Amino acid sequence: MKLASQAEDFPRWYQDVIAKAELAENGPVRGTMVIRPYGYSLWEAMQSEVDARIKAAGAENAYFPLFIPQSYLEKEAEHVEGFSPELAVVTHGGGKQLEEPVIVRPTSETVINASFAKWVQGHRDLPLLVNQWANVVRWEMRPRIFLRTSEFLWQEGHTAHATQQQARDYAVKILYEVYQDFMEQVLAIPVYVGLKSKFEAFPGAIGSLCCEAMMLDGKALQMATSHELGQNFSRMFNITFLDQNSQEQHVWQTSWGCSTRMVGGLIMVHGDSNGLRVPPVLAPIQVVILIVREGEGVAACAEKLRQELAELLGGNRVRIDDNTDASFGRRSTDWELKGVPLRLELGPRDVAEGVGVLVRRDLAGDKAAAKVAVPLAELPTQIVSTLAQQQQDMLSQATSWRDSRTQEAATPSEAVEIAQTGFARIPWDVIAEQGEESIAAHAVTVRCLQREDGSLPESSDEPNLVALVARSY
RNA sequence: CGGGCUGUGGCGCAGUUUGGUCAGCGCACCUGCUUUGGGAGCAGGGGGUCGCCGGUUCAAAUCCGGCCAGCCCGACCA
Repeated sequence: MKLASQAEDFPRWYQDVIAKAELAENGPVRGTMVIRPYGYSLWEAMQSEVDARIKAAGAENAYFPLFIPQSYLEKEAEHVEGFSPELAVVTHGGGKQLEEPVIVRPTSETVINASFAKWVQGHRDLPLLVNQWANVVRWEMRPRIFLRTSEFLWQEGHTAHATQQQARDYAVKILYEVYQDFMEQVLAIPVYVGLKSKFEAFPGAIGSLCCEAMMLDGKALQMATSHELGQNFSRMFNITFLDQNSQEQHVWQTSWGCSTRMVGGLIMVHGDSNGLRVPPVLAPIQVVILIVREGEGVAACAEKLRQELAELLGGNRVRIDDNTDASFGRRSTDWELKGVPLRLELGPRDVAEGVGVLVRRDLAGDKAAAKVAVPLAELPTQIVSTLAQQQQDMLSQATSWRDSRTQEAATPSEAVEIAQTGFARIPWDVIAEQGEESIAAHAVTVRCLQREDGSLPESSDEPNLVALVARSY
């Protein structure tokens, strides 16, 4: 069965890839998803890379409860207003109606800050840098698998600092050193980093920073966010400390997250007519050694290569496919659907000639360039360098695409026009607050604000800012 | 939540206009043999109260009413 055409029916193509690459399927409750083993392995690879960066930024992992007292959410006015429409509320437990309903967390600012209030006493307790990997629930009107599901997996970081500047600096550090670096170096997805308009900011934040990526259908996807919360939560939850002068102060805070939505972004940035393409740095399986058919010395040769590669590449990211009951064509297309970066075809003919046929998934559109016969002795080093090359090529290909889909606009109506196919860059003064609603009528929104040189503004009131507007998921 | 489309074995569909001769096709699955360098072939086989509930009728996948679910476009939303 063929995939739907990416050009003719993008949403259908997206769902076909998810089904045929065995990434995920719908769960029994509307908006929920079952993440299948291969899809989950992609998520685990993302987790491990993001987690390493979070730890490098100094945060530690912890775990907080799934259930939150309703009263906690109500402490921060904007926060509760922003989230109430999409809350799942537990009213019964143990066969009895609960005295106070319990919220299934849509995000954990409130429970975590209740703990922070106990943990922070003096300035020596700061900064407090905590992260958790968890599931959250937001009852979405219009779910789309991976992009917006009622339950999704993510990490959420929560921090407390002694000064506003320290909090702000940390939110920026996370944005660049964790998120942007991960998106570009691991996912090979270029992102615009910027500040959300007040209209688009997180409920309860004084400023929201974000990474925005461009999908192959010309729609934007928010890949991660990092919020500056000011003292909004510390005042409500009484998170105070004694500073060096023995004065009681409220802490300054941040929160930041990225989710399983990134799997959707990966598909929509790198997918092609043959399925998914996974960048090598992320790939749970980087190389599949496909035994074309059994024969003299083929299995032994494959196993020897696998061991050499496992050592060179680290981890266990080389797979041997010796399922010769299935045809060569079937197995080739299946691995292509899953997006494994490199396939090494090995059969009796190759072994006799002392070569292996190396096939690059990222070039699958160009069969001649994609396949090359490499002497067995050179294969391990050649594979290592090819993987590195593929990673680079995928990032530059995605960057060219994104850049070609970013155009200047002078008026809101021009921006709406350009946003039909990508990002429009327009002076923020021209949009202003009321313009934001007028473009919203055309399903186009301000994705983020940047300075002219692409750097982060201090606030949306700064002069000469540029707004990046687009249709979005 | 509004508009449109669709619900028939795991997936994709035909059949509904004109009620009965209707439970069918392709893929997938199982068994055997032959195959294997780009989605294998032949033979045999298993699996579906036709989304759910009710109604009309001698008779409903098919007609009527209600409900539910999925998808797309919006509204909403990180």
